[in-house]
Amino acid sequence: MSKKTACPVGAASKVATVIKKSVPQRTPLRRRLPPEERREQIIAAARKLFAAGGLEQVSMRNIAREVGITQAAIYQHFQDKNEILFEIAEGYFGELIEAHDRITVRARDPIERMKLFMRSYVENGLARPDVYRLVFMTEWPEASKHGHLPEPDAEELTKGQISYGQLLARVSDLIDAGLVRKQDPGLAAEAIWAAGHGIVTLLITHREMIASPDELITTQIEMLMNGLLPDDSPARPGAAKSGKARR
Amino acid sequence: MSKKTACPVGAASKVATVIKKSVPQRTPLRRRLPPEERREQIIAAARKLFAAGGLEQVSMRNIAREVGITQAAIYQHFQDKNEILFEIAEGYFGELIEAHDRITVRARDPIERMKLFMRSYVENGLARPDVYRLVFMTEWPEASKHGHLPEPDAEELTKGQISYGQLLARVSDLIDAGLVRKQDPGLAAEAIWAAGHGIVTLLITHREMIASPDELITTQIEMLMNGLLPDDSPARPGAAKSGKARR
DNA sequence: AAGGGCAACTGAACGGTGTTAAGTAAAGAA
DNA sequence: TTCTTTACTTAACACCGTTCAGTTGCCCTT
Repeated sequence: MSKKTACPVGAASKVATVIKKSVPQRTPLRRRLPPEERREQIIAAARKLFAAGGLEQVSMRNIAREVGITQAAIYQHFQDKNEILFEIAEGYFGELIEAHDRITVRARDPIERMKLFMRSYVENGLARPDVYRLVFMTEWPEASKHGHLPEPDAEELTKGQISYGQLLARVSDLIDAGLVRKQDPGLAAEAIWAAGHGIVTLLITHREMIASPDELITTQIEMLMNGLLPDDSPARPGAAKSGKARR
Repeated sequence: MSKKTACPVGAASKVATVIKKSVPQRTPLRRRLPPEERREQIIAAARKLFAAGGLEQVSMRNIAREVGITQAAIYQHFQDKNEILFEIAEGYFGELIEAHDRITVRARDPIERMKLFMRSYVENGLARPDVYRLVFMTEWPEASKHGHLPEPDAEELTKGQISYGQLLARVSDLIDAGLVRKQDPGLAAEAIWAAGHGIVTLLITHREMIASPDELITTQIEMLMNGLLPDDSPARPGAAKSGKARR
């Protein structure tokens, strides 16, 4: 008689079914939450596990244990694990967006902005290699790519799309100022992204090969901006002396 | 004691598949192979599975089934799965090395060589995204990074190291010809690799975002080489006219 | 207040993964 | 022939993501 009516609230015991109606229970053994709240709990748990031990710690069982429910219950709120990981990715894009906004406030010169932006992108990635790996280096099923929204009319943009839009805007600024030899913003943005992305992935996967990461970042950005500039741009030191004016 | 399986095989029992005809022995239920041969079988099976269905098809059980043994038997020849995957990676590096050698024969001009080399690197990666992913985008345990050789004296280079040495040599050529603004070969090589690596990973993970991959590759290589060149290099169209002497 | 319906949740299972321990048997050495 | 070595099998462990039948907490209606 010691344990029947003892009301072990958070116990989550397996044999709880035994006590059915014979005892007028007050606190329910099973706690129900509104879907939205539970959803947030699950995402929070996933984020916590991810931060603590990387992707491999984020399992349905670990998440469930953290939240205090069964693994199967998660599927009431998410279609699959990828939908949870997508939320983590969106969080990272959110940070990228904020970092970009801080930079556009701090600098006004297009070239300076781009340099700061790239440096910020790289440093953000290196500061959180696990997340970067998840977001940019992992194979995402086609379905998870645009979030869990079912409708195809694409009214809402994912944060990933917003973030890319910011890069595009910065590149357009450069083009408008005549500072890029290529006129296609999309193409130039892709090339710039590829360069930054290359540094981050390289440093994440082969850090031991890189003698001085900081120097590499600086060199790469310098090289990239130098490669973008038209040969006769006034911004280029070598061409400035020859004093050739185009246009 | 009453076993009839004496199997008095004489010498040269390399291939155990066909038993001696003179002996009316039934085929042994268990076939033993010399370790080296079995090792090759396992690697071959892993490669076959990888080529057919990507990394996810390469499981210890699938490999074992392919070879005709039990999964546990594999551990007689490999410490763990990573050691098998390492062999696949080495195979890819072997292809890179061969591609590089073909290029150095075809072109003699350092800049041309580097352009061809980068294009080859990118195209190789894009042609086999699964392998590239495995080799350059997957987290390798520290132990598997340098192969399964136990000795630390590093007498033998991995093919990965040889391949990187080739890149370093090409960069040194460029520097010796005064075609790179940075004088540190290691740093320049890293930056160049990062650029190429960036394109490949970007196209592998976000192909749907890239309008024209070919154009991106060309643009990136062009931009990169342009960024490498010193401002006053004769190879640069804009600076050639100003006719400034280098150094 | 009583009861019904909905759905959040549980328990158990399925089929997969890498890896390990203990026992068996095949090949070579004595 | 007998012994030793070791390639190999069998069985299991501890995970994984996912599914499904059943349970039950809670809101809505009566």
